Amino acid sequence: MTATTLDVFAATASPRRREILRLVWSEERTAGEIHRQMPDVTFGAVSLQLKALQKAGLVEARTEKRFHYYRARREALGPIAEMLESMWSDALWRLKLEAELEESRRGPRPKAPRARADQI
Amino acid sequence: MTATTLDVFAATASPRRREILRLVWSEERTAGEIHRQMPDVTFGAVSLQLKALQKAGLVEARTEKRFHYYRARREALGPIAEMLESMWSDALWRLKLEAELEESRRGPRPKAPRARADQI
DNA sequence: CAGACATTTTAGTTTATTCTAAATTATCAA
DNA sequence: TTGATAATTTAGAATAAACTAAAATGTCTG
Repeated sequence: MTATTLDVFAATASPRRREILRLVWSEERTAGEIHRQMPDVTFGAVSLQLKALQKAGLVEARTEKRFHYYRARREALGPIAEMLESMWSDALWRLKLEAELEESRRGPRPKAPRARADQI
Repeated sequence: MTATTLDVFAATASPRRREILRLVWSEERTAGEIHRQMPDVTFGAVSLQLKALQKAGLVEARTEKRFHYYRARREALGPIAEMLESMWSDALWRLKLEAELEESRRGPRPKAPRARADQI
C-alpha cells in the first residue's frame, strides 16, 4: 500500500510528478488531458501520481460531469521556498559569500558557476 | 545496489539528508560530528547518506589525517531554486494572482494562507 | 436500460531506499 | 608492531515507490 500522506519534498522529487505539476500549473486539466501528454505510462499510473500530488497538497481537483479537473495549489511549494530561504539567508554563509565576492573582485577566477547571489 | 547518481530533488527529499545538509551548511564538520547530532542511527547510515549527498553534488569532502571534513556545496541547490522561479514566474499565474489580489482587495476573504507574493 | 467514456482502485511485480551489523581500510600514538 | 580511532564498505532485511493490467465506479447519451 502507498503511504497516506506525502510531504512536498518527496512529492516534487519525482520527475513524473514535476511534469504533471507543470501541466496543471497555470490552467486546470483533466486527468485524460494530462495522460495524453505522457503516453509512455498508463492512465492508471497518471491517476496514482495525481492522487499522490493531492495528498501532498500540491494539486486539487474539481469534478464536472465525467471529468475531473486538476489544478496546482501553487502556494504548496512554500516549504521548499522556505528551505532555500532559510539556508541561503544563513548569516554565516552571507559573510563567506561576501568574502568570496570580495576576493573575486580582486583577481578574476574562472571556476564553477557562481552561487546565486540574487537569491539571498 | 544504490544508484550511481542522484539528482538534487531526490537528495533533498530525505529529511535525514536535509538534516545533514543543514549541519554542514555554514561550517565543515567531520562525519563523526555529524553522527553525534543524530544518535538514532548508526555511523554507517550517516556515512551512506553523506555519500548520497556527495553524489548529488550537495556536499564535498576534504580529508585531513584521520578526519573527513564535509561541507555543503551551496550552489548545488540551484536547480531547486530554478524550478521555483520558473513556476512562480509563470506569466499566466501572474495574471491569475493579480486577479486574486484584486478580488481580495474588494472583499476580505479569510482563507488558506496567501500565496507567497514576495517570491514571485 | 445498454454501451461508451472518464477515471479510480486493486493486486501484483520490479526496483529503489534506508537502515543495521559486521567486516574493512586507513591513520595515529605509544 | 599493537591497539585505538575515524570512516567506509558490504551483505542482507524491511519498507516504500512506480509501474502494469484488469476490475470497479460513476456519469452521460441514445
